[in-house]
Amino acid sequence: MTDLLKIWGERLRSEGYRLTRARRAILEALAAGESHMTPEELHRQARRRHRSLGLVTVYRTLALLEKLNLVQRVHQGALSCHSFIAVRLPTGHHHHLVCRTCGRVEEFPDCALDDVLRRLQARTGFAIESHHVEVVGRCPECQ
Amino acid sequence: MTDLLKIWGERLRSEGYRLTRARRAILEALAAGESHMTPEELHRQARRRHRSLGLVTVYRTLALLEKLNLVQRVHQGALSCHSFIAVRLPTGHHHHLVCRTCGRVEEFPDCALDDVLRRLQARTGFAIESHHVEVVGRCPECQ
DNA sequence: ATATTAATGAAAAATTTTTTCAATAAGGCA
DNA sequence: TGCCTTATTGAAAAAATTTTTCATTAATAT
Ligand SMILES: [Mn+2]
Ligand SMILES: [Mn+2]
Ligand SMILES: [Zn+2]
Ligand SMILES: [Zn+2]
Repeated sequence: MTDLLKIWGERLRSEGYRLTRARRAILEALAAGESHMTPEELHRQARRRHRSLGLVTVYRTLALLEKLNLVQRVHQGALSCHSFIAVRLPTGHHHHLVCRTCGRVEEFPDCALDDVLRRLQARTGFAIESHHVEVVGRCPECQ
Repeated sequence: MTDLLKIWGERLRSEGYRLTRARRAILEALAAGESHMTPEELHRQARRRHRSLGLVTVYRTLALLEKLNLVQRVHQGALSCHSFIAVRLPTGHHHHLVCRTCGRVEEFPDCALDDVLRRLQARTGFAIESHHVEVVGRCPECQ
């Protein structure tokens, strides 16, 4: 977990971004979080490290981390549906299986779909550029 | 398609809701739509049938249809991430491969994903209830 | 037709996210 | 270390989205 922080910090630096107190606080909250957090929740957590942190900086930092593929956005429910979770899988790109009841998230790697997409590309002649996958269900505890 | 409308109308009536002009316009737009639409898009389409339709009624009707499981919410992207699509059960479920350039749509059957989802369900213990998949690329002509 | 009352649309309010901008502080360098 | 440059910050304002309120309308049962 401390690993994660170190890796993230180095990545930011290597991309030319500054490692500020605000960003450190947000990264630490994200790395410590067990599950996905809304910007609001993340702000609350990160403020324990950095009292004057503004919510707007949380939004900005999340946009940056999302661009760098260090966090991934999780959609859930109707209201306040955006939340964010640290990317821990080595493969980078992955998808989420979300529990409709408790919000628990299970990650699954993109490679599970590679084969389907490859066949689709071969059959149709399309050059596939991107895909969006959304899977919803109920976790073992909530069934 | 007309089937879908009839079924939806009967369902609303049987649940004690009134079948109003506004709701009919929205249902028709949803049934005619090939893919998911944001409330805004749906409003634009439905107004071709019912000029004075208010956006607020689109929101209210979507909430109702979602509650009755007649439409499904799809989350995508960062901004304006909510959109809605008719639930077409039990048959006719398929997905779309869309050409980014010319808009051409190629359909692919759901069964291509069945295997992936079955394995995911077995591995995680989740009871998978729904999924949405969208693939974007460039068609042979546009490459 | 009439009565009942669910549903509607406009406006206001609430919520969430982005933009603007002056002040601050991170990182490079002397 | 102390200065310089400028990326980053936080507050406030603005924008975008969604919900609530409420008087009016219209769908349905009688
Ligand atoms: Mn993927
Ligand atoms: Mn499907
Ligand atoms: Zn659950
Ligand atoms: Zn094309």
